[in-house]
Amino acid sequence: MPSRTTAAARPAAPKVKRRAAEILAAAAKVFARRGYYGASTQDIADVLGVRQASIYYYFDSKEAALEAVCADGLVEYGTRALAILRGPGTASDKVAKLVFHHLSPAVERQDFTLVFLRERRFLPKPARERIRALERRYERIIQKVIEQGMTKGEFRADLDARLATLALLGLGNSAVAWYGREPDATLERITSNYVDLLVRAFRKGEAPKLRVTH
Amino acid sequence: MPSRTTAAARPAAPKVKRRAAEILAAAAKVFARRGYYGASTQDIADVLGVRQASIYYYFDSKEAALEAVCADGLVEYGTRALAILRGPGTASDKVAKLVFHHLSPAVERQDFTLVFLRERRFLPKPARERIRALERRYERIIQKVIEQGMTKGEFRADLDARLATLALLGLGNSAVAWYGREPDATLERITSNYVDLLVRAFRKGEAPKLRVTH
DNA sequence: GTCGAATTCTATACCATCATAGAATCTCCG
DNA sequence: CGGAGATTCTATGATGGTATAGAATTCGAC
Repeated sequence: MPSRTTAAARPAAPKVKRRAAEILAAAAKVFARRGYYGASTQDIADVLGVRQASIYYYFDSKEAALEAVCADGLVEYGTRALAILRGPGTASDKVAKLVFHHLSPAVERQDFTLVFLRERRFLPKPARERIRALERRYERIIQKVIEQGMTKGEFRADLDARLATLALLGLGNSAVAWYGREPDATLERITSNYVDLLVRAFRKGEAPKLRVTH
Repeated sequence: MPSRTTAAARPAAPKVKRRAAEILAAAAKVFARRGYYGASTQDIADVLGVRQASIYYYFDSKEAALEAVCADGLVEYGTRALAILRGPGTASDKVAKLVFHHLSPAVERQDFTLVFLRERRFLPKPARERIRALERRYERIIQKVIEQGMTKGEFRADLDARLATLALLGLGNSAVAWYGREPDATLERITSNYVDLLVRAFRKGEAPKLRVTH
């Protein structure tokens, strides 16, 4: 019966969402360039060519816009990582896939990524915890891939899985921060290079044994 | 002739500087917690227990305070790195020293480091360039250590020295960001762990050969 | 073309913040 | 003590920013 209305609602929804996505992208862009507190709702409106107050049709507050930017696309990181964890391949293969599927979307939507990395701490506690939960899930999956590699004997047994996870993420996220300003560093080069570094660091092999406490 | 005045100025200077250092530390603390734009001069004054306007006796502007925080202790990074580059030891030893002498002061003065890492981009261009020059110097020295290791045959010849430098810094700086929130991650553990990862990644050894483009 | 919903606009209340000017206080040496 | 320099205070101007209310406009379906 409601074939007409639902059919009509179909093209309507994408339109609404498309505009909302534009607002979100504008907010991400401005937050990324000037920082959350450094950016005004006026700045966002300028990007869109609308009046400052018009922004409030889409967001209840500036904070809500920040949460939306931070959360946008975040679940997908966990989803992709889970598929990699459960999928086929050696632990090294999986680390390579993890890095690729981290960097690729991160630099493709650099504004969102940078806002997430640098501005999420300004969210009010409830929102911050919602975001943090998604992060934790992602981190745990990465850690499991590493632990899997250790169990299988592919990665060193003396590896600290937690620190290794943070290293992988730290490496990837730092690249997002300078991506675009390092002339010759293409996504492909960065990915293959960092995968190489990480896999060599994780795999079995002779230990360096260095003590440097001053 | 001015023996009296200079002698009198001697104990006076440290006093002035001590107070100035306190103001600076307060600014660093507040900028680190709330971000440059999120922090008000009132916030800084609150930390010190003085009135908001009193801050301006020490700084011409909020921006000047930011530059002071960012620049504080920055030259020393280059100085220490240069001593390591020119000093004795294998390239691996030097990488270990570099990491230690990066992380140690960075976490000891975490507020300053975090402000430098996250807020320096908000500096006006001239100040930003002054800071950037010191950074570049530091980065180049690190890169030379890595190149030295490659030339000596200790590190892989196919290493990308620039990306390796950015990896070392990215790894170290990311640790500063979460340092204090990872319960068991002491400075020593992080240092030895990350040195280990980096040296294994840089040293000669069999190549993994992984292709992951989807 | 008309209706209703979606979208944007005008106008404004309200508050926080940076910075300056000049007065007041503190410190400490002679 | 007295005075000079250092330090902090009071008071205030000017600006810019968030958010709300309600009017005006656009748009798509019929």
